[in-house]
Amino acid sequence: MSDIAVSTEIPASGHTTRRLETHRRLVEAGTELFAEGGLGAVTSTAIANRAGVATGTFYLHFPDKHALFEELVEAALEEMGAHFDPDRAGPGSEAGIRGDLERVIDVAERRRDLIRAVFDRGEGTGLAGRVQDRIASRLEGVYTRVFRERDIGLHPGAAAQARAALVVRVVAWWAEDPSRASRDEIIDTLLELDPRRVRDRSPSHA
Amino acid sequence: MSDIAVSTEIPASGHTTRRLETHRRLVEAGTELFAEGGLGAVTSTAIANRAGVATGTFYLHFPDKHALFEELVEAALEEMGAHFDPDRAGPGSEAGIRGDLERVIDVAERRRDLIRAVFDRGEGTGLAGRVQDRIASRLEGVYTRVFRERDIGLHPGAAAQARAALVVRVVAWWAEDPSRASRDEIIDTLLELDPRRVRDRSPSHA
Amino acid sequence: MSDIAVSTEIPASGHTTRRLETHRRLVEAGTELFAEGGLGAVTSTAIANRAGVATGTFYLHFPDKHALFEELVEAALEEMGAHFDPDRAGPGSEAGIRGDLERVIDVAERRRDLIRAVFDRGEGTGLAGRVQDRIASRLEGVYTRVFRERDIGLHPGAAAQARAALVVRVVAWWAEDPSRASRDEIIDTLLELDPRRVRDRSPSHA
Amino acid sequence: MSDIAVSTEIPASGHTTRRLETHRRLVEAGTELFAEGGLGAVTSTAIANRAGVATGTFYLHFPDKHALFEELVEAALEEMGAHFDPDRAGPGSEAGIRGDLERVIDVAERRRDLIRAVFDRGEGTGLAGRVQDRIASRLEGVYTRVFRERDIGLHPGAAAQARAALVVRVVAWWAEDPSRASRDEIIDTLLELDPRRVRDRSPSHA
DNA sequence: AATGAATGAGGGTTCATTCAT
DNA sequence: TATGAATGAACCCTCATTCAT
Repeated sequence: MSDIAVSTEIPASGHTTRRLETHRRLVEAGTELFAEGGLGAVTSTAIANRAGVATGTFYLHFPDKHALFEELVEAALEEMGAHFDPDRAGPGSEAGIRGDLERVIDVAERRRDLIRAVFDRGEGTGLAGRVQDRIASRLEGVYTRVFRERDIGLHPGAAAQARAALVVRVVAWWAEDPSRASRDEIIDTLLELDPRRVRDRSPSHA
Repeated sequence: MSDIAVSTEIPASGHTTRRLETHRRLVEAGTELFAEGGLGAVTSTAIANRAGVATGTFYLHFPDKHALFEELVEAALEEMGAHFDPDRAGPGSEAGIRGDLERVIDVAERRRDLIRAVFDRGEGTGLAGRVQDRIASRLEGVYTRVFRERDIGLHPGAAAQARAALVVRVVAWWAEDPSRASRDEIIDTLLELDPRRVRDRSPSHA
Repeated sequence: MSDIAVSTEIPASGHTTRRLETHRRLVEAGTELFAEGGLGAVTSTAIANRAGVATGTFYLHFPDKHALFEELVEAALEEMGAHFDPDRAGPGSEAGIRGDLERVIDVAERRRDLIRAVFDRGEGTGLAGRVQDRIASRLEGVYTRVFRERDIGLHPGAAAQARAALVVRVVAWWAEDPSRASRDEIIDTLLELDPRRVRDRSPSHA
Repeated sequence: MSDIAVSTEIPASGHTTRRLETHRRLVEAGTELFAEGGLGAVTSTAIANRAGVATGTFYLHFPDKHALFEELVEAALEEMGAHFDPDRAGPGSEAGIRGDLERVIDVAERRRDLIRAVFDRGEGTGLAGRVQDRIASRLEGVYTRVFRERDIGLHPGAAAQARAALVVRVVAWWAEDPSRASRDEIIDTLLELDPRRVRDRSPSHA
């Protein structure tokens, strides 16, 4: 995100550099504060102060408070969601799913603040819901196809909702306090609960 | 006061009757409004107005806005959570789990408003989180035992979080719009995704 | 409350008796609560509850909250002020003044609650001020005459204000915690500070 | 921020100037309104409006309504109390006491609004009480010593309460309407009533 | 681009008082 | 006469947002 700045080799006018730095600090401050309290508990002045700028400066960078949180959603999706790409995991081979989960957990470890800001509960903001929805809608397409191919008797929409909620919750729960379980336990648990693995036991069910 | 009067043993006096009726209307109004927007989006005045009483009346029945939502949490747990009793489902026989899910779905059908009020996402409220936590903590005890007995390689805490989030989310998603799936599809899907069924396929994993 | 009914022997109609008793209890409750907090801190409901009656009953006895406090003022004047009668003390003989002070102190001992309710400070109500004003205006007449007769060079109005404030304050201060000084010390101190005794030293001043 | 700028040592920046002016106006408005009604009778909105600013502005300058009145107490003590310094008056020579009273009266003439705001009675505020208590506690120390030295038979605590109440009341009474008495009459009256002068007549009393 | 004082609508809450029972 | 639930105006205070500097 900021590595791009380096590439503005020539026109990185002082203005531009300063503006980007201020913007980065505001996003960072918002992430931290939002992780501490919910949207309702964080004021724009508090964010500005934490970022070391004046209140009015906040509004030079975001049209309003919600816009900052939109950015957090996008960041969360970019960081976590992007890696949680069901298509890449293909038909759901264990290796494919595991690789996906590894990447998700990597993000959760690196960006605990962001995870907590977006997915933690108290008050809430609807951001978690929106991220979950986007994840679920991507999953639904995959599940529809996979369940048909393998004759798995689950409802794709319901399974997608379940999977999105489950992964987000477990990752958020673990990010709150990583000492709760080892990284591998989390990955194994999430892997076993993948709906695409249900097929394995289908015979007995049918 | 009524020393001489007939001494109506159960003083369903006008006062008492009126009070109970008002209380009921406030809870109902709160449930509706909370289903529409989150805690932060609902004002005590709005609740009172929807209930057809004056603002001040709200405070004769609840010390503050949170208290009403506490009541909703308790109601949700009583209605949904109570039926979602992992102990009764015992070791997780298909019949036991299915029976439990039937009861949960029954509640979701009867109390769609309450489910939406507590579990839907817009703005969020933290109520869903608290209900989930209570469900998860009940599940964790059961899972710890069951996973040990059956040598299932899941983390009980993580699995409990996953299960609570998954069930709540699917039920809420379905309650939003029951035409999304049939009642049986929901139950089957939730049944297949129960962590206690993972054992069935464990051999291949170990 | 209902035992009275039985005793309604003849004309002290149950109504009258009961009404007077309720009235008395409201005044008592008001005195107590007002002594604990200021007018602003006491609600009409609190007074009614302390008196053991319903909120509405308060308004059957007093047109509004102020009226109760008016009654306290009158009571305070009747009890304290009435005894603090400068005319009876005559020209201000030591014996006369001392007798007056004895009576004031007697009231302060018997009605500590009332004294505290009316004269204590926190928040205040203006009641103390009004009592003081009445006392001062009675004193002013006496002082005007006495100062002229004895050629005392004090301003009668100012001296009356001073005397009223001084006596009220010392009595209230002592009533707050009677262990602060003995009864005699209070009386002696108040006696010595009586403006009518100033004449004694006038020569040196002139 | 201003790292490069001229670094205006004393940043009487527009912001600072404006802030101080607003603060001054709020204090002034508070003083006026408080003089008209008591703490309970004055709303933060009324103060803000009288000062010509919006309600919210009040809270940028004071954490709450009480804080403004704290400032008035301090101002009153600084202006009136500071001059009413019993220690400087030493053993209570006529000249010493008179000098002190002169200064107190000077303040009363210059700051009639403040005096009325703090010491007048309507509704009351407890501020007068607190100022009186501080004055009384300073006096008590002096009186304890002086009464012992001169063998004056007054209770120091009671006399201190009496003196504080008396001076405050007479000054407030006079400030309400200075035409009530001449400045000299007030001073003479207060001088004659000083407890430290009682000794003069002690012989006759003993 | 940054500042930060000011704005003012709006929310939570209280409580004196009313009135149907 | 007593009751007590209900009323609703009014208050305190917050904070997203604006704007003159």
